[in-house]
Amino acid sequence: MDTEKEFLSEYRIEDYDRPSVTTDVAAFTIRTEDRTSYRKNPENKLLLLLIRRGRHPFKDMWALPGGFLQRGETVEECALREIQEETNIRPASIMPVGIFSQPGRDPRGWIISNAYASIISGESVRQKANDDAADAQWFTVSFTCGADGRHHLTLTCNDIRLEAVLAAEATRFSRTSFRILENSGLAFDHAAIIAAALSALRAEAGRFAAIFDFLPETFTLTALQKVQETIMNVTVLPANFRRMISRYVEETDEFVRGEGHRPARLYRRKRTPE
Amino acid sequence: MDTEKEFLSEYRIEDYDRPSVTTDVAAFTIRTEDRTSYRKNPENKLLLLLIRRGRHPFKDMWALPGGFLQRGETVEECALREIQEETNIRPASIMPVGIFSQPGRDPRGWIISNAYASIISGESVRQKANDDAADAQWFTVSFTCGADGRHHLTLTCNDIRLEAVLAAEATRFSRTSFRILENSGLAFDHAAIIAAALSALRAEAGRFAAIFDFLPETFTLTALQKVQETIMNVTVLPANFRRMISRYVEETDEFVRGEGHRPARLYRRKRTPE
DNA sequence: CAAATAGTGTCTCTAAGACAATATCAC
DNA sequence: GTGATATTGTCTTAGAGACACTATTTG
Repeated sequence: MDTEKEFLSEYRIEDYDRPSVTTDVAAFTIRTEDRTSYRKNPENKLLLLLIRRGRHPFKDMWALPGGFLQRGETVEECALREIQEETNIRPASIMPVGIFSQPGRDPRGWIISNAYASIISGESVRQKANDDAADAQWFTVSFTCGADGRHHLTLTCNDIRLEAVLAAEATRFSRTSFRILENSGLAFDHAAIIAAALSALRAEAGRFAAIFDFLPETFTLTALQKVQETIMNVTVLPANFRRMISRYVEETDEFVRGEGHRPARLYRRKRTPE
Repeated sequence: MDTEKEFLSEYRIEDYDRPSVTTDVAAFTIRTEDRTSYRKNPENKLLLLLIRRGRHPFKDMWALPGGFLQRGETVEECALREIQEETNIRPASIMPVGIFSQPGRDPRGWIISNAYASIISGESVRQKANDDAADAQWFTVSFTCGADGRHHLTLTCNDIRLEAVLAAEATRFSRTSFRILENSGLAFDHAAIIAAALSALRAEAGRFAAIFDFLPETFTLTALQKVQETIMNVTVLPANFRRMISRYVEETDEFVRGEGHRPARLYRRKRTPE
């Protein structure tokens, strides 16, 4: 067995023990609530896509869309494919969140999951018909940190309410991981994946990185600000937001008219900041 | 097949096509060069551990330590185990860098790799005997970005010199990924993994997160500053570094004496910043 | 004392936060 | 005009960068 060619011809990958590999995707979007007055700007809500499991294990519980990695595709392509199969929309972007490989996390056996967060523009979601009978639903996200350091994740959709309590694990690096303390209604370790995805999403939004993908190509600065505020769960003064975002956006000549107040200029993302 | 128990008893995980899963670990340490004068402080070098492959594929080329995920361990444990097998040292910390799953990346077949960066305290490396005949060697790292945006990675160890040129891929998020343009001497896609690991390491060092793990429990502020400067490839004024690091460290009562100049106070990392 | 590093004080400048003021539309 | 948002200007303050200066040790 001298040459690489000879080695490879005798190599039997099946001889080795190996796990199944899945991707799970936390797909986020922002829904613009109906305006309460003709001239008032609408409110935003952060939404997460969940699937009601029709099969064992965790039958009838809610889970992140995901599936097994197929031969010939990368893990990113697998994540994109899963979202597209579920929503018929191709996400604007996809971001790795972590690898979940704790033995016993899946009762079917040795299965590790590559978790991703993805962002779907609110425009796209609005365009597709959203039949309520389907097993896929968009849940409103609430994710807060209590005084005791315990994080509370609440997902609501009409009458359905899923709750989980998590502890942030001490990591020596900037990414945070979470341990599930309480969990109701979410399958597998998906509560921990969702918490990690939200944490990563907030970190990105803080650097003005992920927020553009929630909006169409052109947008008003107020809309962009609302996106960031919705994700980060904070409020900023418009004057300061405009100053901070200015290096990431560029003007267009378009304006939004007919809103009952001064028309807002449309901006687009600048290709090269600075 | 009504209950979950029944479902699981009939589930055959072997029926499904699945990849082999490996971890590859970029293990970094910092070596303190011998001082040129009795009173001058020593210089630092960033080192990366590479293994000369004794077997196909990529026989005789240099590669990151790594290996196949074993049943019953998490991916993190696998990465820690691989480093420990190779160096006999358990890293202070380990950080996910990315998943490399491009079809064809491994000629043996469908093999995906979870890449990690890990930091090994320079103290530990110094303590262990480093037999030069071994297949594992610490390479000096140089990673710079040219004016054309092409990144140059150079790894040197005595007479061995490995070089690669990479392009930073446009990601919509803060983590950067790299595409290999030229490569000499590095196995698989490890040049891209190393570049991604260095990029992640620099991002962490910029937030004062990863630098402590290169040093022993207590350290001088100058040593800490040199670590950061070595990783980030920049220099800062001592006064400013001290101000910025002050919230992350706390004083001890110990001093380093006998250095031919004013003794330096030893500090330790503060558990809770702020 | 000379050489070298350890450590402090402070000036400047930039950027973030707060807030006031003006602009512009639909009704 | 009224109510709402859009947009700009500026005062204040916190923090980063630059630099001067003092402190302390060994040979």
